[in-house]
Amino acid sequence: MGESTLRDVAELAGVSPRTVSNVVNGYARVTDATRSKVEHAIAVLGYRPNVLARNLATGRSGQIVVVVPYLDTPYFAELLQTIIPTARKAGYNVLVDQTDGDRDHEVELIGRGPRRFLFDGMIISPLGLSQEDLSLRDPTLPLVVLGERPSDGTFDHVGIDDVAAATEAVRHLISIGRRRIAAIGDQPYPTGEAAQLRTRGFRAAHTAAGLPVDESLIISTTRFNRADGATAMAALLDRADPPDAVFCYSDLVASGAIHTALQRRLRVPEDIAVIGYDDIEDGRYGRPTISTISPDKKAIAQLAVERLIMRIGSTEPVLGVELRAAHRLIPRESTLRDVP
Amino acid sequence: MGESTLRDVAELAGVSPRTVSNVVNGYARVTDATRSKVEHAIAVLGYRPNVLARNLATGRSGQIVVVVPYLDTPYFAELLQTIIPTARKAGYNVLVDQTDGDRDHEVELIGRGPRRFLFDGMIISPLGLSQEDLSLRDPTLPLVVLGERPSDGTFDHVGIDDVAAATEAVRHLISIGRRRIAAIGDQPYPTGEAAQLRTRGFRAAHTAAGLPVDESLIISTTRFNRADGATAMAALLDRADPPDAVFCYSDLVASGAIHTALQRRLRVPEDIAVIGYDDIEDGRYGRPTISTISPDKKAIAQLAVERLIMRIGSTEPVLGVELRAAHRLIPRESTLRDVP
DNA sequence: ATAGTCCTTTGCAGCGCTGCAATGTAACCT
DNA sequence: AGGTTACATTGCAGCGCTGCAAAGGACTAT
Repeated sequence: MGESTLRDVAELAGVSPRTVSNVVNGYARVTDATRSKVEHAIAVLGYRPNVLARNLATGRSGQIVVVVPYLDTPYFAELLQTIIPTARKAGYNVLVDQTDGDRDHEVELIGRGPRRFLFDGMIISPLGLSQEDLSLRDPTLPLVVLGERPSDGTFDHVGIDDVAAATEAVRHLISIGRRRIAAIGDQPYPTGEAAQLRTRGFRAAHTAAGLPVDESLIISTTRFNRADGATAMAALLDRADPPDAVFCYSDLVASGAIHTALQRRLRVPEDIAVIGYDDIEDGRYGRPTISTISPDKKAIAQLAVERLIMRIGSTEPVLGVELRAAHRLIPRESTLRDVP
Repeated sequence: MGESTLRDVAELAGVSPRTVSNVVNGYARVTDATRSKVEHAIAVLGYRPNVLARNLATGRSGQIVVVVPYLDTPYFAELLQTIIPTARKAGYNVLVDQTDGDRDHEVELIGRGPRRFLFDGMIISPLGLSQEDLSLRDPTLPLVVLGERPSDGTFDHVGIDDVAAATEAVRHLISIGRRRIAAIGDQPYPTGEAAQLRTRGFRAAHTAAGLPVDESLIISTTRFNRADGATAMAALLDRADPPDAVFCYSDLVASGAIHTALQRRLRVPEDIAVIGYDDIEDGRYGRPTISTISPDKKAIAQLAVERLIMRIGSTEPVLGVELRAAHRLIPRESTLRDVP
């Protein structure tokens, strides 16, 4: 009573193994009589196709891998929550990998190692990869990149319009009367493009409003987490001339920043307004709730998966494309005292 | 310039394919001379072993799957963060699946479907599975179960001592002078064992302190999320005789509960103390910070992976075992006004 | 010198499936 | 009736690797 094979089913049904394969794969041109004979045999034997054998024969694994820097970052967890069912619906299993933002790890994953055979395509949110690193990749790997890493034309890129979104966030702070606005999260080095786009939006909003930018209010951080936000906020508040508002490059940063402000008995938003980015669930439940830029995460996840699967299915090279999902500003208590 | 195979390497190195295989797999009895010839050929051809072919030949996939109800629940995300690298170190890739707590989905995963071939073992945190469902599973599937689902002897179970932990949490509330203590998160139905253990601890602490249990203060919820916590807290506060403390069955529930309390201008912990469960990162940054039961998540993850891999490697059936990780009480601001 | 021992290397067969192209058969046309 | 078309079904070969057991070669002991 071991596992039965295609051949066993064929024998019992009195057809060739190839016909069984046709039935199993839903090949259209099988007569109903044959089909039901085969299906009956399948049921009797409890047959299930051996995916491993199919993989070898077809050269495909039916798996895609999603690579994120940190799994415990709610933003990525929320993305995965849509990516996985979307991929499943299309018949793909999802492998998950975590790089800790480590460049070498990321390079290894996109390179031509043996693991390449395990997935038909990859969705990656790179942190440590430089633009050149990306072109070092296995050229046969269908790739969709999340976050900010302009495409070199051989892969797709899905994200929101970061400059516009950042501009809106800062414009919102200006609109509620703030004039000394800080930014937490800049990353002024080659792999920090995503952060730099937000900084660009930060400047653009100032320019549009005719306000000067105080460069010393732009604080760099290595990551986008709570601890970074808490530390940066402490530095800002230690100044003789602290800001009256802060634009944080993620909701986690905002959460850490607010934590520090409240610890110092400051009122948010009265003494200092804070806006974040990502719209993670925590931000809706904290005290105060966190105003934020809400990217359409479902759209991002679905676009990424669909596009990747299209790439996998295509025989000729597909031109790399920039896909923009929508975003919107959601004001909450951290910038407006009373929100519905 | 396609992919080269074991055979190509063998030809170039002037040895048999089997020898190349031996080198690639680190088989000990290969002379240094042969080994270096082969390694050179591998380098020249840029050969990488085809994992798909290896999988078919060995009948193993080298993958394990981790099945959780919700990926965006920080507790699971934090677990995965340890599970993945631990498995990777042992040479396994990790597939992730999400069930939304849906029983049918869970049953399908542990059953004998074709996907079975894709993983050598499974770590599952079931929500909808009843005890009988668990025995319906594919008996050849090495299985480790997280959360509370006593083993039937054919799989392992990793968790903390929930009754003891819950007892400690409630004892802590009693120790700070609270007498009307509510519980949010009971699940008084067959699949709610995990919750019921906490309820048992809740009662035990009362008994030990010689306090009566007000049954009407035990609130059931279907999930353990923020929304549930917020709703349940609202119901408690609407009572004529609201509680002075609440034991929440997860930190998310606590977060939602605190949110509701603060909205109603109550002070936490002065007016109502709250303690959670899980020790997720949010709880350390909210306002107030959330007192909690902190399970040793790293230990849970590592135990689960190690045990699973042991099971996979073993030829004879392994007796199911209950593995207990440590936990500890962490008092924070939601129960003590001033914490270091 | 011959037999025995040990260790490296090899050949064979097959894991279970699918791609391809061909076979056989039934239905159609003139 | 003969020839053609259409389509269900099949056979072959092979995806690239490993398990097994045996072959071959070097070396030791007598």
